[in-house]
Amino acid sequence: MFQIDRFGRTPIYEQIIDQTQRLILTGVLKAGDQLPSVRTLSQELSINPNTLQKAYGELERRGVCISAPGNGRFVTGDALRIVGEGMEEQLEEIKRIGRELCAAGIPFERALEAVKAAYEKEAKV
Amino acid sequence: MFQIDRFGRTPIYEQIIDQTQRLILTGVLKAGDQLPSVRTLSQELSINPNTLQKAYGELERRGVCISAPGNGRFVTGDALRIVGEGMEEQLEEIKRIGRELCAAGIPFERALEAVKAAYEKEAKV
DNA sequence: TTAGGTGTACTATAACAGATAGTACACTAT
DNA sequence: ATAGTGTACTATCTGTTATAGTACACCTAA
Repeated sequence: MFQIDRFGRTPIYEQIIDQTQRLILTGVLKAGDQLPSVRTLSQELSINPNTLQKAYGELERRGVCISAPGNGRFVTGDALRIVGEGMEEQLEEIKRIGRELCAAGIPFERALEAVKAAYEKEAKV
Repeated sequence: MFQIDRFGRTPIYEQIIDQTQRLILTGVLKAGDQLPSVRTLSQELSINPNTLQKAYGELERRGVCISAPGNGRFVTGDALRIVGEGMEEQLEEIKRIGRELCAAGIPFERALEAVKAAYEKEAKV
């Protein structure tokens, strides 16, 4: 369910956050679903429980999940909306890169193809 | 000429690299131009000469500039081509974000508009 | 009630990257 | 010679990331 890259520059806890949000976006995790517990997932991924706690804590701060002490941690009803809203930032990131590509003399068509290809590829999956 | 953000997560030396390449892309820095010296620029930006050395060293490794000890540091003739080639990676980044946007249910048109807006804005500048 | 699972909190430590400080040396142009 | 350039090196500080270990509170089910 989760895949950790220990060599890249992205911290483990951020990878957990990203992947959890991705699972929510793709509908694998739905509102009310229980997230894997700190202990079991930390064993499964061979990472420290504290690292996982940090990731879950941030997700909770964003309102993506809610903890029920002694019971478990669950995806909230707002999760999908909240994660979706975060995509606005991604659109800004695309704009930033777009300006660089333009400055680099990359034709608009090539940038357009990249976005188009991404959508076609994702839609198939 | 250079602008440093000390609070963001991007290391200073990376900001220097990015901005130098950007200046080359936009034609502000041309082949043969001298880059600001380690000492003067480090004073101007209030950063450590070593940090600057690190940035310049990487640019040199990429072939963007070449040092003439005792003389200065100059933009190479290949600089524009080399920096331009690096843009391929940016296209991959756009694809990656595009897939996420698609997964998030952001309509293709919105992603398209973002790229279009970037090109129009950049072209005016 | 007890056992076992859950989340939470805390301290301590290690490792690493980024940045700074300071010094010293070699080279080139004037 | 002088002043500016690049280069090399050690040492130190800081913040982030990750780990280790411990302890406690809570809930559920047997």
